[in-house]
Amino acid sequence: MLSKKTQYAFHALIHLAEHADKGPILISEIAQEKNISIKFLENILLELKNAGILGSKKGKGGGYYLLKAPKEIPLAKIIRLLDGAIALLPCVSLNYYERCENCRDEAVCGLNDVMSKVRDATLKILENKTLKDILTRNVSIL
Amino acid sequence: MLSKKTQYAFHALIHLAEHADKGPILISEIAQEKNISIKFLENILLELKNAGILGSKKGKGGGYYLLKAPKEIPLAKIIRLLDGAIALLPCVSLNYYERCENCRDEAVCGLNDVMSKVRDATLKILENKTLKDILTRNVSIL
DNA sequence: CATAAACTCTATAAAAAGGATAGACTTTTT
DNA sequence: AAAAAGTCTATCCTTTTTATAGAGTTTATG
Repeated sequence: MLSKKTQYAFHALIHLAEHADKGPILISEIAQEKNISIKFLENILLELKNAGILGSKKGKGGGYYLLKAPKEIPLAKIIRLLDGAIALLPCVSLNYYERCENCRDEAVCGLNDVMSKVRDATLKILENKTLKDILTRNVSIL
Repeated sequence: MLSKKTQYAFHALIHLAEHADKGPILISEIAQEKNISIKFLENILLELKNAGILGSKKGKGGGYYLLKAPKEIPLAKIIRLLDGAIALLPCVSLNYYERCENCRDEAVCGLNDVMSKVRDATLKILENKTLKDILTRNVSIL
């Protein structure tokens, strides 16, 4: 299950993409529209900014905005950023690998084998689907 | 990511299946072999017993044993039992569904749509692969 | 039938994660 | 200069996860 943080991030990114034509968007607008605690959302948007996905403008008329086109933002990237590993086991994670401490040899572990297949099936979707693919409205510009 | 509980459960079940010919297996034997805290493992095996997957025998010469053939135990069942939902979002879970509180209409939510696909791809593997498929040794009997 | 072996059950506690809040600070516009 | 708005750090509370302790119950067996 994805953490609340990642779930909120997706909803916020969707809102930002669907209103990209309106310039910087207020955190408070997103929070209200998507029913998310404003302060918690603040932290999340900040993380997305530090990761180079969002930009922000301070002062009056400020807010957050996408730095990239939605089609350039794979869903897997957002999950890894906020949640870490996508795989079900540390020993089959591509980006957050950890050695298995409960089995003798990962190379012949049947569990490792099956979970690798799950990982591949999941990544095939999450690495190819982007923010653009989950937008509700048609955003012709991006 | 699967919880430690589920990870340990898989390793314990593998051990039980691979030594099914030896009668009841001691908790302590599994704990030592798989490098798991004995008391924590105790709780896990008890849950598996209460779910009808394992049987136990008390007293001297006692221990735990499988109640079903490994090929009758889908991996998805174990995960759902100990971890709950397999899906990445509550709103796409088949067994632990919860309404989405951040979007207006799940029926037209792009996130819901993609995550349903991830769920289906994952379940296609986890519901068809069984304990038998992750055994390291050949257990001809079962 | 006493004893030791082994699972059962309940309670507790430590650690980590998740979720939320507060408030001072900085930047920008007007 | 003042107001608007985002930035940043620190803290706090709750829940979940992981782990441990110990008393209780059952059973084999000598």
